Amino acid sequence: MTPPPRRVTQRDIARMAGVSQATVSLVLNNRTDADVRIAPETRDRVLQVIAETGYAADPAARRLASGFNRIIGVFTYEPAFPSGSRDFFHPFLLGIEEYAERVGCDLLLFTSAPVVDGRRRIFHQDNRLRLADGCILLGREIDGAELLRLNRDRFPYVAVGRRDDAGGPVPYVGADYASAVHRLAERALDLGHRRLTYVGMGTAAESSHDRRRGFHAGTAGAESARQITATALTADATVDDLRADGSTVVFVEDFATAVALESAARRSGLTVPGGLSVVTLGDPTVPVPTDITFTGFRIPREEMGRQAVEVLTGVIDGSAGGLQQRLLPCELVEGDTLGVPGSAVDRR
Amino acid sequence: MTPPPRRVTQRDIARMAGVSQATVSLVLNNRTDADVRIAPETRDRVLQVIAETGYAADPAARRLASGFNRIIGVFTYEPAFPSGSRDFFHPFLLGIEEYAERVGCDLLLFTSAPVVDGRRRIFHQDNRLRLADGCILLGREIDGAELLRLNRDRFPYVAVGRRDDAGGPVPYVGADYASAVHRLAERALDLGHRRLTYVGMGTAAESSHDRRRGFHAGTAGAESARQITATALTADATVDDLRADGSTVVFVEDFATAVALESAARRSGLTVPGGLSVVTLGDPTVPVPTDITFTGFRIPREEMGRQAVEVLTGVIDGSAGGLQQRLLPCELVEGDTLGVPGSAVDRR
DNA sequence: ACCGATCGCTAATACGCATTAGCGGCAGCG
DNA sequence: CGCTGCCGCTAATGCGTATTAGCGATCGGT
Repeated sequence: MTPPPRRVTQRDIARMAGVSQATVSLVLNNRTDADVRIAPETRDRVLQVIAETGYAADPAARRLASGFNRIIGVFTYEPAFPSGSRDFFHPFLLGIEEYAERVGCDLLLFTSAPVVDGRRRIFHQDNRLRLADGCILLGREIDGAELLRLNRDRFPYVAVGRRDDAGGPVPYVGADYASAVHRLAERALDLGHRRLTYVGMGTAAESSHDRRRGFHAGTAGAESARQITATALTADATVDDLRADGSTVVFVEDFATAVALESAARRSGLTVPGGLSVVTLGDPTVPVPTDITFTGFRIPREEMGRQAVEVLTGVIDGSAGGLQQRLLPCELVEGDTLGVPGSAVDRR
Repeated sequence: MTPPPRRVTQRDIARMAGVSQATVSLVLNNRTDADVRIAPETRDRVLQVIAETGYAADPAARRLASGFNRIIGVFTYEPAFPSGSRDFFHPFLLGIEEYAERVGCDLLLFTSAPVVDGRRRIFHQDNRLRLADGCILLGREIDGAELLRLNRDRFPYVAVGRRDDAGGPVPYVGADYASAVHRLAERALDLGHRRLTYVGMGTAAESSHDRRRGFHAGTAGAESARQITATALTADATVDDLRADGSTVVFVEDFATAVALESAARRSGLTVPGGLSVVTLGDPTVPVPTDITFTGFRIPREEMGRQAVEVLTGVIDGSAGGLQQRLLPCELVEGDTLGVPGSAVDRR
């Protein structure tokens, strides 16, 4: 751990240009305030030396002195590039990077965050959070206690995905699941469905809650609209359960579960969508092999990433005002798995 | 741009624990040298206060004072998460993240690097390079001048992919393309091929050069082994050219080009591999729809990322010694596109 | 009882930059 | 000629931490 060799500093530049270190700093920051004037020839001389030496300010010192350094932290509650969550995080990062590049920010990925009780923690002994001007939070579930702390510390941040209040409103850029599911439910009713079942994953995440809320709101005119949990049963057992209930359509939270249900339904003699309609409530987050285009909606992940950075920069420089919470619309996907009920072919 | 609110500092901790700031620092860094002793009860008292306040050292100040901060810079010569290069960078990042997490490092992505003359530049007015202890360079082609500068500045770095010297040896973790192509060429000769053609992309990148070198070395016993450039001709024209030359096998640098050639060959009445064998020299970097398993090799991208971080940590703490250059073997893929020549079916 | 050696801690300084009060010089004005 | 005001710049200070020299106290030895 030998310290790195000494680099060129502003003092060096100052000496070479025959000015003071302060002048170098002023020139570098292009300060042209009324009370800080630098003669054009002096400025040019300093810039000349800077160009010759290829000097660039030490970002750590700059940050320490000024409090800012144009770095945006990115915290992922799971590793950012795992094969498993690959298709989940990637679009977000795509948008985040794009906007960060546009506004000239670097990205600091907090990969060092240790895992405690099965999830990553922002706050730990050696967190480098404060190296960033603010940070973006990614993850299906985010610990409320950590949000609380971020709020308390007044650390600028934006969550990707809607979050409940945590000692104050949580800035976020989310997807409007409630509205999307609502519209899908109405469409099912329009097609003649009267008994609907929502198959959830049994998680407490806001994203899950919003979908259920949308389902509930959209099925007000139904004969029956119940909610069950996928993990409790196998796909085949779930299909049996649906038959027993008389449901003609399922709204499935998890894409892979929808795929499994669809094939289980057909296996049991039900056509899709005639015998059973299957609506998915989100893009696949893990690769699932299927040729079917499911009816559902598309989550604007990339755009969420972009806007998260946009909102964050607003939060950082205090210009955000009240609009620190955004819900982006989801585009509905006209798939092949939602249709008129009653054309079931039951071969049992 | 109002400065962020004052945070808890070591001075605050010191006051609360009734010790000096220096003591807090010593406790925090767990210093147990012979010439620095802290009474256990004092240490506990300080740790107690630290735990209560949830204090974490300011990384900028820490970096300024010590010269290190466990941050690894990642520089990509193209945006890191674009759809186009998606499958190219992702595996590297996967490995990089994994190893960084293991050694407790954060990753700093230099997304702010501006584009000059069509490529990103590491060194620019406002680069945050020195915020990291070292950095990893990703990209098909890396500017030699920037490598030179890194060497001159003695900034720790590791390139992913072999690089030619640039004012001294360049630390890298690359894939052994030369050996892989060499072996494939020998295999072609073994199968009876006598006239071979290498279809390159006409780039000056080391990776490209290594493949050609392997091709050259592996085809010493051939009747003809020539090299042409793909971009000069359409796939159909290239196939005509191959026929005219009497080539029975093509070694194709770019995966997408290989896909195009294969279908062009079949379109022109050649069977694959009987009429024309097609060997690919790298994994697809952009999604190309094909059902064929091409004969070629696999680039250990993920492992390259991992080992790049490993080598970098060695370079940073000076323990790397001479082993700062690694070439990882590529696993050959037994596909369906390399076979015995002469069984061509020419329907022309 | 005196001296040297440890022990436990602190004061002081450096790290490189941003910021501000203010200094010397010069011009303009009366 | 003296005063005011502006111009161009610098000295000084702070940001929060790591590091080191060294101080007072205690202890062991003779």
